[in-house]
This record gives sequence, C-alpha cells and structure tokens, in this order.
Amino acid sequence: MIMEMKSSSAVDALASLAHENRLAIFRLLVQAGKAGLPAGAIAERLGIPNSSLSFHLAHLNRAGLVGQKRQGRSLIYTADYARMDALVGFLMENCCEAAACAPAADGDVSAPALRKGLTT
Amino acid sequence: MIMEMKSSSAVDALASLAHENRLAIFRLLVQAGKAGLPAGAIAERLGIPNSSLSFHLAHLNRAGLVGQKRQGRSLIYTADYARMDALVGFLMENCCEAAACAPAADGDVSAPALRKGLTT
DNA sequence: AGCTTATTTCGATGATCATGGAAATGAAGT
DNA sequence: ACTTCATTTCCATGATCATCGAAATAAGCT
Repeated sequence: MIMEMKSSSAVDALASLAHENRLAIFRLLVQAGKAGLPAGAIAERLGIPNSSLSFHLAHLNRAGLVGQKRQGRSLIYTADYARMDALVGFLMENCCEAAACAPAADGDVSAPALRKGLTT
Repeated sequence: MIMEMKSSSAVDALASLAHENRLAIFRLLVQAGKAGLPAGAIAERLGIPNSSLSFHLAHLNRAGLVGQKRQGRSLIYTADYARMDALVGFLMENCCEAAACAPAADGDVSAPALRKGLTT
C-alpha cells in the first residue's frame, strides 16, 4: 500500500524540489539508484560549495525525499522512490471525478494512465 | 510524445505547487476534470479572498500548470494534465541507470512502474 | 450609455529563504 | 591521543515571496 500524505508534507516535499540546485541533486540521486552517492561526489559533480550542498541535502532530507546512511567516513544519500510516488499520487488524487480528464492526443500517455499505474 | 522540460521550468512548476493554497487549488482543478472551475467557485470552495486567489491562479498559470478560458463573464481555470505528466517524467528521467531502484515492498507500485507508464 | 457582476492590479508590510567562508563536529585510522 | 578527511553548523547579508483591502478593469446585459 502506498503511504498517505498530508497536504502540508506534500508542500514541504514540493518546496524542497522547487530549487535549481536541489532539483539537480534529487535527479542525480534518482539516476544513481538505490546505491546512492556520497555528499562529496554530489558536490563535485554539480559544482556546489560544501556548505551550500549540506544545506540543500538537509532540506531534501527533512522533506523525506532523500535518505541518509553512513558508510565509512562518508554520508551516502539516496532518493526515496516511495515518497516520490506518494507525492505524485497525492497530486493526482481523485483525478477527474467529474469527467474524462485526457485532452491528450492519441498515443500520449497522460494523467489517466499515470493514475492507474500509481493508485491501483 | 511527451513534452520535454527544462530544469528551470520544472522549478517554476514545482514552486507554484509548493504552497498550501496553490496546491489545494491545483488539486481541486485536477478533480474538476477538463470542465474546470470559475475563479469565484474556487474562492468560495476554499475560502480564499479574491485578491489572494487571483495572485495564486496567476502564479499557477505562469508556471503552465493551469489554463484559463473565458466563458460569459467568468474565467474558467483548468488543470494542465500534459504539463503535469511532463513534470513527473522530468523528475524520474533516467531513473536508476546504475541499478534496480525499487526498495519497495511486494505489491507496491513504485518508481519503476511509474517510469514505464510515463516514458514509453 | 449606464449598471451589475467577476476578476485582477496596486501597494505597503512582514516573513521566509539562499549564499558561502570560516570554524566546529564526527568518524576512522595510526 | 592525535591527525586526517568528510561533512555540517554558524552567521550576516541580500533577495524573494505572501497577504488582503481598496481601487481599477473587463464583459455582459437592458
């Protein structure tokens, strides 16, 4: 079962993604998979000063979008996919109760397909 | 085909959703379907003063998440599902290139399913 | 034209957020 | 205990954002 989400925690998650650097960090972690990446590697890959990076990682972590685990002297960060799914599910909750919602062209995979994939 | 998205426009979209009132507005419009809702109905349903609502609707509109059309003397707002899909697709782009990304429990529909549904 | 209703713009105020260097903390290893 | 390396906290500054009443705009109706 997918975790329920309160509106305020969805706002926190969205706010944490609504920043150029944090979005880049999150996407990098999504691509890195469950192995994740140490803070230092992220700083180097994205060219962000350590103190700023730490601030942003803490932000994403507080919002629940990234996890943290220690390995040797490094802190490894990972994207939290379940949380991401919960967020998207929350956004699309009760999609189109009134009518069909796909103004999409044929062949497009749009909101209805998305909802099906996530909430069933 | 799903629209490509630049990082900066994804940030705009996320920032526009990262606010309690705007998130409520967007979700209400998602539920309203393609018929949408006039500004006045939104204000009444959510108890937001007109001037504030107008500010938030403009914000969402600038970010491309809601559309606007006139009908009589009312302005009807609608959620843009395609834009939403593009945003989610952008977040999950190249998900887990390094390894499997589902730490999810059996039965959960997680990121990999999401990606499949969106990008193929 | 004049009236009514729906919605937006203006504007000032208070609040929150991002930055990055320098110093502090934490964990290993010798 | 000491050194080293990785990361975080502190702090002051500048910048951006949210609020909502009142006035302005825009559209339709008679």
